[in-house]
Amino acid sequence: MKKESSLDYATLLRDVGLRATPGRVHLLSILDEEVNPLTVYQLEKKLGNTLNQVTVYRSLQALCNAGIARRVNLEHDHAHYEMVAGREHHHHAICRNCEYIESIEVPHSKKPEQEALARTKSFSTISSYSLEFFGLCKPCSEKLS
Amino acid sequence: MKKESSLDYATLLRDVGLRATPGRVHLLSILDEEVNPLTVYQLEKKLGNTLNQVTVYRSLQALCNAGIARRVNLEHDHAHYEMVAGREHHHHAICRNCEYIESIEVPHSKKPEQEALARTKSFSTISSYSLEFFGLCKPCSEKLS
DNA sequence: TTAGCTGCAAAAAGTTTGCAGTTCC
DNA sequence: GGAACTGCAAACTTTTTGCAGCTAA
Repeated sequence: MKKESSLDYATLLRDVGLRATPGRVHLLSILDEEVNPLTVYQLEKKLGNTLNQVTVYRSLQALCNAGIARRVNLEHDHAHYEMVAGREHHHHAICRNCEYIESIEVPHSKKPEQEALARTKSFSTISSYSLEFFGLCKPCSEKLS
Repeated sequence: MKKESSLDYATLLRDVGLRATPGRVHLLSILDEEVNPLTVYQLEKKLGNTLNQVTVYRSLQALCNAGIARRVNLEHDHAHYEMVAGREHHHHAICRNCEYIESIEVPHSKKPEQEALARTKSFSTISSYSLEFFGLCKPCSEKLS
């Protein structure tokens, strides 16, 4: 998103009790500079051979546990990850044909978590939610018509 | 959900151009009688050995393409499937600890698809959306406290 | 110094594909 | 009769685990 010096990423990691290894700082900078959620495969390509695939998975898990990143469910058959730190909660429109992703903001009158909690019988907390939209992007809908 | 005679399932299948094999009718009856989304594993258990696992996958795909069932994304590492035919569009609350699922309805002022479409730059249609909530069910939040 | 991180190899879990035989219509 | 469906075996993709060595703090 916005450019920060790599020092900030190191601090961000240490603040949540993680070690600021070069690989993780690199990973974090890639996530931060990207608007849209990325797959592990895309991350690996961008990382070059800074970080082994297994380590990417483990680092992402650590980042998600720490609340710095999150796993997004876009109904493809692989997870996407995006930065949380310093961003508004937002949603995505996903093209069913080409998997193109656009981040969007949809205003809500009230906190949807609270509304949902009020409507459940058996839950004591709702801590997060996902709202994702599926359709066709303009190029694909022209192609398919 | 509501009990229907197995003849209805056969008709439902034929109406969308699918063959009404005993296995598919059975699968459809299980999906229809279940309120919550089911995994392939759960479906297999309920099917006994009526239908091979591979066939379950293929049948579910056929049902989803036909708009009779849908794949639900509950951020577990396996897909869930639920009936669409004859039901209201609804959402789910999922326990992060035990994977317990509760179906809920959350009222929307406007059609969320339209609202989302109005906020995208590059989409020409939004045909569906998913809204799922994550938290802790009452038993788990007692256990963990 | 040492808990945390990393890479390698291997495995697990979920899902898909090819093919030959069977069944619905 | 013929396209659609099924089962089996095998493959494929994504993600996880075990273990030994490395490194940040």
